[in-house]
Amino acid sequence: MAFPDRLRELRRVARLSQRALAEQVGIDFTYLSKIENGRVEPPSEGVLQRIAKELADRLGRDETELADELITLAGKIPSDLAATLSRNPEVVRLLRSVGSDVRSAEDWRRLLAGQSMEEEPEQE
Amino acid sequence: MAFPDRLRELRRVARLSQRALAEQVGIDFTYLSKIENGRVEPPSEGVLQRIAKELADRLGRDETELADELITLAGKIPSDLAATLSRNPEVVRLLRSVGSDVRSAEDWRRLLAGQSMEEEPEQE
DNA sequence: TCCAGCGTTGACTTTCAACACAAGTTTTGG
DNA sequence: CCAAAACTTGTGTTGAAAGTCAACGCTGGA
Repeated sequence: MAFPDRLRELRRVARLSQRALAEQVGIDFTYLSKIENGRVEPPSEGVLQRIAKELADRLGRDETELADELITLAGKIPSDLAATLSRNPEVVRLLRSVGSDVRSAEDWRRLLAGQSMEEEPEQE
Repeated sequence: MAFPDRLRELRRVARLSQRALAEQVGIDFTYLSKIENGRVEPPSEGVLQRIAKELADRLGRDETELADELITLAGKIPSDLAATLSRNPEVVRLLRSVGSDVRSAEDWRRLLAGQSMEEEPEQE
């Protein structure tokens, strides 16, 4: 499910009008309308966080988890995770080495079992 | 080591002047100067890729690896990896669950062994 | 009937990242 | 010493992202 539709769905389940949600979040309700119609790019992470907060509140869901769902659906990466990755280049290398699709935790386990990654091959 | 200093170091080892590198990369040399002095944000990923290409060439290093080094040092995430992460939310969850620092492949193995992550806890 | 709340749209403004240009200063080799 | 190469810095430009504003259309009561 695409981001705009998912957002609309969540808002409706939370029984909020665009106006109401937008006001809580601190954005213009027409902007929210465009977001839900995919007429503009998904909003900034900050806005997504505030949306998640409001919705999680009404839905009784975990805020962080909901924020992650929205952010990843929006094709972005939570900034704290980005920071983690920047501080851990070996994770980046690992991700790259597997390339396209890692599906389950299973895949990861097998993957890690397979390679050693003891020392990095410094070029001679 | 911070990004600007690392870039300068690499360029010098490659025996290139700012002008020479900038020209190959297709940017103004004064811009490169500011980058190396940290007076502006690190450049776009595209520019970083081209810088990596040129430097890797002269240094006999792997281009992709060098690009990754520069990009992560720049506090960014390689766009193809970002895409992978967006397509694999469970990896995002996994990363978050470990929070701050994952160091070695060891950590990962223990981590994965520890949790099952079979089903996601849908709220009741 | 009509109006009040909800949603949509197009045009406009603001903000910002990413760079270029012009002019000056420092460094370096002969 | 001195000229040219190398570097630095202040200011400008530009395109796109982020968001607002004014205006309009729909729908369901009372």
